Amino acid sequence: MKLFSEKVHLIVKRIPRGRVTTYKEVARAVSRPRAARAVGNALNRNPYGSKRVPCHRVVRSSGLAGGYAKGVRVKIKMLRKEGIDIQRGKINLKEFGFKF
DNA sequence: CTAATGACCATTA
DNA sequence: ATAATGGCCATTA
Repeated sequence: MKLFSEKVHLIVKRIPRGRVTTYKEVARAVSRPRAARAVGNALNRNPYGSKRVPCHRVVRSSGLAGGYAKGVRVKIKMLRKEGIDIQRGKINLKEFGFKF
């Protein structure tokens, strides 16, 4: 575990099904509390694929879905399939948010 | 080395 | 409520 991106991938693997966390929370978890933007970058070019690193479970602090390499539509669809409720494009972090 | 690039964030208008 | 703004930071060209 050396590179920033590697740490990010390992951390994101811990997010359980049916829960989400934020880019900011991930940044905190890897001891780079102000690197939320860099977290997004790391996930964008993740070499593993959505199967092994569930990057669709990482959303914005505002509750908006945020981006996804394969398109936000797909991301939202996957989250809904896990039982996460999304109204007007927003997720209730109080209800579905996961803290490390 | 510098400059540009984003799956971001918080504040301000 | 939306839009612009300045800040942030790992990675890449």
